[in-house]
This record gives sequence, C-alpha cells and structure tokens, in this order.
Amino acid sequence: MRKRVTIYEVADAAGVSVATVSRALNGGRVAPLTRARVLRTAERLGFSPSPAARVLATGKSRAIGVVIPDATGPLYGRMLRGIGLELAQAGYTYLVESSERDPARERQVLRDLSARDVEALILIGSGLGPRSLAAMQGGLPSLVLVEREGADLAAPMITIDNESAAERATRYLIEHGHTRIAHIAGPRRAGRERLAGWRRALEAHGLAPGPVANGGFTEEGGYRAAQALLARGGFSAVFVASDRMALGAYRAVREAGLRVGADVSVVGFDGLEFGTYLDPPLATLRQPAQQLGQAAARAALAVTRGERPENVVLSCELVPRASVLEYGGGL
Amino acid sequence: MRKRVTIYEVADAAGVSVATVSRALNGGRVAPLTRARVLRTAERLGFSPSPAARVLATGKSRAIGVVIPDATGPLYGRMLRGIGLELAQAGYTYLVESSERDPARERQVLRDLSARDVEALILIGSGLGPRSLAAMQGGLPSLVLVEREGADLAAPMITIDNESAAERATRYLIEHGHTRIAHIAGPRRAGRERLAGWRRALEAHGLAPGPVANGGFTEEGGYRAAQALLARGGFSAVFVASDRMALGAYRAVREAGLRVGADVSVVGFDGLEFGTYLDPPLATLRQPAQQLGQAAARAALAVTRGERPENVVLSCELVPRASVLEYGGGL
DNA sequence: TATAGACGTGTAAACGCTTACATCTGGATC
DNA sequence: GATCCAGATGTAAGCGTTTACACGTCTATA
Repeated sequence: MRKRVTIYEVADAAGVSVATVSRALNGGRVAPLTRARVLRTAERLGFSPSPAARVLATGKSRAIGVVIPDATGPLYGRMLRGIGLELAQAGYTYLVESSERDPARERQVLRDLSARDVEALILIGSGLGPRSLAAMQGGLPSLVLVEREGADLAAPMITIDNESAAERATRYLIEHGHTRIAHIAGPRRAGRERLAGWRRALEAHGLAPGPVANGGFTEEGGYRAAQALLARGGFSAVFVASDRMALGAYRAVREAGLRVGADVSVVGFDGLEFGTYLDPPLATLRQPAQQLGQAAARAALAVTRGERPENVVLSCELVPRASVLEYGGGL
Repeated sequence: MRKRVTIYEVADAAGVSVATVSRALNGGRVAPLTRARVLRTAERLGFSPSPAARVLATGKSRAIGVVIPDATGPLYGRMLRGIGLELAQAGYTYLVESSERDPARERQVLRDLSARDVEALILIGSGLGPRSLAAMQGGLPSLVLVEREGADLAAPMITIDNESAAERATRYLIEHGHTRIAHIAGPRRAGRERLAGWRRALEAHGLAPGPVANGGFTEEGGYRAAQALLARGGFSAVFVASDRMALGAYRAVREAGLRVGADVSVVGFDGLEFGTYLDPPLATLRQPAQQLGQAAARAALAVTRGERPENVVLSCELVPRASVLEYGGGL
C-alpha cells in the first residue's frame, strides 16, 4: 500500500499551516501567491486528499447509491453511463448493487448501501413496492425513483412518457393502414400506461380497440399471448409492450405459418439491440436510457443539496423498421 | 440527512466503553455476556458504524475499483455481477468507471479511482498498453488484469484460453466435414491467440490453413473481411474471431447471394445474446463472463491481503447452432 | 499464601481532513 | 496619529472509529 502524503507534509513543505493548505485546495480565501505556492507544492509531492478523512470531517461522502434490478439488463448499462457521466462532473461517484429481482435481496442491498455513507439512493426499475419502501424510508437516505412506482413517497420520479410513446407506436400502425390492432400488454404501471396509450390512439382515430392479451413482460409470456391472439384472430397488427415479448410473438406468428410484416405487423417497445437482427427487424420505441440516467443523477445531486427537484418525464423515439408494413388486406 | 448513532451512544447505553463496543462488534475478546448486551443495544439503537471513520482508523477502505472499456458492453454487465457477488461476500464493494475506449479518459479514470481509496484496481479488457500502465503504476493501487495485455506488470492476470477455444471452434467445423476453413481475425493478444488456435486445429488434422482476413473486432470490419474472403473463395467455412464481426460476415454472405449454413458455415466467438436471433442462429464460443468477474474479484481480495495470487485461465463453452452445417460439397 | 498469567475492560492516541475562532498585519478613515 | 476594519493566516477542536497499552480480577500453580 502506497504511503499517503498528508496535508501536514504539504503544509510543512510550503511553509504554511494545514488550514491554509486546505483553504487553498478548496477555494477558501487565501492570498493568490500563497495559493499558487501551495498548489505547486501539493502537485510536486503528489498529494491527494484522503476521501475518508474528508467525509469524516464534512459529513458529505460525494457518493450516490444505485440499485438496479438486474446487472445484465441491456438498458441498465446505458443508464449507468448517464449517471456516471453526470455525477463525475460534480465530483461524485456511485456504488451500484443489483437486486437480481429478489425482494429480500433488494432490502438487503438497500440496507447495505445506506450503511455505506451514500448521500442519496437512485432506485431503477421495478422492485419493492411503495409500501415496503415507505416502511424502510426512515432508515434510508433520500430516494430518486427511475421508472418505478412510488407516487406518495415524496421522492423525485424520473420516468418516460409511456402513454404518449404507446400512442405513437399505435399511430404508426394506423398510419400504415391498419385498423384492427391488437395489444400484448405488460404488468405494473408501465404496462398500464402503455395499454392506455394504445387505447387513446385508437379512440382518437375512431377505431375499436382490438383484442388484448397479457404477456408479463417476458419472452415466453409474449409467445403465449400472441398464440392466444392468433387463435382468436381479428387483427392485422399488434402493438407489443416490450421487445422481449415481441420476440415471443415473432415465434408464435412464425409457428402459425404467418410472416411478421407481410401478414401481421408488429411494433415493440424498449429499443433493445437484438431487434435490429430479427427477421424482419423489429420496429420499436427507443427508451432514452442514458438520458434517464443523467436526469436521475441530476435529481440525486439536487437532493443532496437539500433541494426538492421536479419530476422528469422523458419521451421515447419511434424506430421504424420492416416489421410494420402497409396493410395489404391480409388476415 | 439522518443523524448518526455513534459508538459512544451505544457504549453509554450498554454501560461499557467504546473500546468494548468496538471489540464486541469486530470479534475482539469480550466476555460473552457483555458482547450479547452490546450487540443488543447496538441493534436497538440502530447503530451502524461510519465507514469513513473506520477507513480512517484502519486504512482499509473495503472497496475495489473496476475499469471497463464500455459501459454498455453486454459482457461487462455479467462480469460486474460476478465481481459484485464475490466482493459482497467479503464485505467489499466496488466502484466502476468506464474509459469509453479513450486512452486519455482511461488515464483520468485511473487517477480518479486511485484517489478514492480503493484497495485494488481491476482493469477489464483492452485499454492503455502495458508500457503506459507501468509508467503510472507507481501512483496506483495494485492491479488485477482481466483479458488484457500486461505480461511484465507483476499483476495477476485473469484470462480465457483463447487458443483452445479457437481450436475447439475450428475443430467443430472440421467435424462437420469442412476442410477448407477461412478465418476472420482480430487485433491484439486475443486476436493473435484465436488465430493460433485456428491454425493449431488445422495442423492437428493435417489441413492447410485457409485464407485469413482482418476484421478489427468490429461489425463493419467483419463485413469487409468477409467480402474480401468471398472474392477470393476457396473455403466452405469460416471461423470468425468475434460475434460482432460474424454479424458483418452474415451481411456479406447474404449480399453475395449465398446462405450462411447451407453455403458457408460460420462460427463466432463471445456468445453474445443477439447470436440467438440471427438467421440462422450463430454457433459461437461462450465467454465465461461472470466467472471471469468472480475470479478477478477473488484475485483482488487476495491482493489486498498482501498475497500474490496465481493467474487464472478459464475456458469457453462451444454453443453449437445452425450456422454450421455438414459440408455438402458446395462452394 | 504469594504470584504469575490469562482474561476482561478502560483510557487515550492516532487516522487526515475541515472549519470556527483567534491573531496579526497593513492600509483607510477621521 | 489613533482607530477600525478587512484580509490573510494560524491554532486547535472536532468528525467516529480502531487499537496499543495499562489496569484490575481471578484462577491455577508453586
């Protein structure tokens, strides 16, 4: 372990007191010449202040905790990048922990993180419900919620505009001549809002809602839901509430002897990479993952300053692809 | 900010001195009854020791720094999970930073991380070369290198057995009757070793090496390399040194009016998720990402204990898929 | 019965910063 | 020329732990 250069050695070498060194380093009032000399000395000695000592003295750890549901989720990497970039600018870092979608583990992770001197906690995606959170909240640092339920938690929420995005997706299908549009839905708030957007688009165009099936946001669920819908028929396009479910739907369509695009148009949600490689490539709504992260980080920083930041709602971008074709009178 | 319960309050409440509380908490010698009373009191008051104070007093931060090349890379999430799981068991956490494949930024990130009291640094994937690292090493905590060059750096290295894996991949093609096998190669150590494995497999079966083209580990590079190979011809199968390049190769094959599998068998490397969704699904060698992470974490922990851990070499698993078919006399 | 450990506990000094307060200097003001 | 005040610097008290050392108290041994 490399030996630490302390502020005392810098003070000695520069011929001033430690207080002056500290002030020179942190922008306190110091005579310009003294400051220059101190900085030069610090540089020469390779001084870098001990974060631990600083935390102890100031009570500010300059660290934010982040909880994600799943370390391998493709969107979380982008969110973390957004968080990291934004925090770095303010001289903050973050600690990530993954709940692996296990409530017990999430509780553990929350406790763990708050025992580690983080100034705020960013909670991403689904996990413990608002009630469990509220119960723990006393022992936790301030929260920032990203795409997560928690209306009455008095915590800033960063979300995407699921309803508008879903409406846009559905409108995209309508613009391609489809009038009978089914929906494969997902659970929780995100699922409900996407369903609402689908419905709103149809109403706005005077169309009757097509059949709906629930897919639980999993590939297998999407497969089953699509099978159920195909068995009933009565639609030429389907808006699927997640790309992962759309994957299952592709399989069901193929197994039914039909072709995605030509026979059934499909639009997904999330904008995951694999959609590009499907045959045909999957039209979808891209989540602004990195921006979500940035917004969350900004909110977290505001919270540490004692502010009460606004909620943020970001919108998704439509990615048109060949899984949606002009309605040709099939089905 | 929640008020801290300090060790003094616990000591008072339990009627002992702070030294005893500390010992009771950390497994020093304390009378069993006293220990029980202290623990109960601590629990009741919701005491949790200040990490900063602890770090300051002990000089151990219980944190490891991790540098990855790219926050959104699909393998890194898995590695981080492995690292996190392993470290958590030892009561450690980690700080991640991404270099975004920019040398200047990587230097910055290294400095930043080492200024943050990490006890060791795990460097994942390509980045600063051994010489630049060696130059900085004086100012850095001990390193652990994962899939990265750095022979003479006196740091434990965690790698995969690229050569054996590449040999396995090539053998897989040979087992399917292919005798003229091309290679799309990548740069750096990983690229060289995979090339060597390909060559070794061919030699072992008395086959002449087919044509080789370089793809730079990018999709576009893979595309170009495949185009070049197809222009020359003379092979019925190709071992591509990364899935990402294989993606480009697929495109080139398709544009040449051929079919992957039927006309040209392809096997990739890495085991990325999207390979499943290609048409046909891409046979590949799966990297043991999570295990790499675990091994790296174990090595890092050993290093903090002053040990000098062994290098670790992990092997990849062949994932057979339909991009490789029995040689049928085509091409 | 004296005595050497062994064991349990307490006292106080670090660890490396920040910062309130005190001190000193040198004009500016009357 | 005395008085103030502002600006620069120093002194020292925390921040919340760990831990070396000192100090009893017992029990086992001679």
